[in-house]
Amino acid sequence: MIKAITGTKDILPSEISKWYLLENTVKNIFSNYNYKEIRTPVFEETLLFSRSIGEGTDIVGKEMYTFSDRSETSITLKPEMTAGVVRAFIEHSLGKQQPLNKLFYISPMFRQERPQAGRLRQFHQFGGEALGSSSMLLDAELIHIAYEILRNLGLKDVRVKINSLGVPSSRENYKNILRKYLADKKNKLSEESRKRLDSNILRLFDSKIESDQEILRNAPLLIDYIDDESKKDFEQVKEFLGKLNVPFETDPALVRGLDYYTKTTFEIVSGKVGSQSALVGGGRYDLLAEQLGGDPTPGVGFAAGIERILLACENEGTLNQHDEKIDLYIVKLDKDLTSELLDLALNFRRKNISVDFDYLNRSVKAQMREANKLNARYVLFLGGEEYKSGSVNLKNMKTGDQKLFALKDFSEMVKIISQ
RNA sequence: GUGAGUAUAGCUCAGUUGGUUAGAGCACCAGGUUGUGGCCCUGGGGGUCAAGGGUUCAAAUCCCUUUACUCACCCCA
Repeated sequence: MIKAITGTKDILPSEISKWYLLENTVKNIFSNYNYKEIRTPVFEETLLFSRSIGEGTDIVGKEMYTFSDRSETSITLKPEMTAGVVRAFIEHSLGKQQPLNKLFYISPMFRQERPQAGRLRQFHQFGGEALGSSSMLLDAELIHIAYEILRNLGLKDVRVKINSLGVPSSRENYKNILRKYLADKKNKLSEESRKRLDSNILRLFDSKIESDQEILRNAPLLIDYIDDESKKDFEQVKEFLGKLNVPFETDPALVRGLDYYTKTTFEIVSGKVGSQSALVGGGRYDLLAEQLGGDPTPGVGFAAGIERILLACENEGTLNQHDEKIDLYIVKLDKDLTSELLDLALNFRRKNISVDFDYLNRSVKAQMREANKLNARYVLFLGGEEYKSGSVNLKNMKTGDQKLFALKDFSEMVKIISQ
């Protein structure tokens, strides 16, 4: 049997209503803030990602789906959206048409990791990006939007964490200070952490090992060493978040993995989804556009994992399936009324009434069971005695009441069913 | 890439220290007097017990290999 590729999932009809609900919430809230949807291709030139996300990151180093097409161009399935959005922004000179572009997206992403709870190889994200302003209003606004969406989906067990990474020069400076602090404690660190000393020293703070945490307890913190402007901006983000009534906590250990982040970084975590607890991650990337060959353009954005959010919703018991309903089920009492059935169904459907009927030549009882299973609001019986005199019975499935209608009073039936 | 666990019907799971034709609930299908659902009742279909090998008179059950899935590490949404 051919099965779906490891780490990919079919979204079946039985669960699609939750996706619709989430997507509609996302679209509604973003449009309330005047963000416009952008769609970019699922694949891009590999160079785009290695340049923006960073050669040293795990995403670029070992998680990308990369292949050559027939013209020997190296292609990569997008592992995240920001790079593609900024590429499109530059390519179409969006910044020259208006100074600020507020964009959002909903899209599949691809990363070749070992699947586990809340982690897939093809997964889906929605997110927002604001390009063209260094105002912290936007940092706060995007955090607010993400928070609003999660709250609107009924999530309660979520925490907003924020931090600032400063600008690259102050960050490099801090890294040296941290290295000095750790110099004589190196051999006490775990093996994993020692590796990170060279690869990504900031990540040390993520260590789940107690002895590492002990060593880091008195370590200098990045937030104390970032440049003055970044500090001031960070204070502003906090102030705006307060004004917007978003509860948050500052987390000096919050380091985001992608190279392009500057200043604000943030995460929204859930206590209900297992080990992969980050529902939302984002931050500011003031240098990215320039790095990708565009005019210098400040930007800020976030990405949210849809599967993780749906998992959180499930575990918090929110987003309960509302019953799928159909307006009308037509039961055929005689076998040979197919053409009349088709006419009738078409006329109702053109009045925006959803109609289904039996395709399997089943008994009236079986048709009724089907109507009930489909949650049909009304059943119309086509055929039999009353049909000879040009009328049909219309049954209200909730009350069980049944009423005879002349077929020429079609609009009467429409009126009743449409209520 | 590393580690642990799991694999029996479409789904959720029973299956005793190895012992006849492998079970239940749900789902599905058909009936329960002419042309009417839900509840209930009766019946039915559906399994290479993940695959391959081994031990044994006898394997879903014990052993080995492989595969898949799950969770965790790493990292991230």
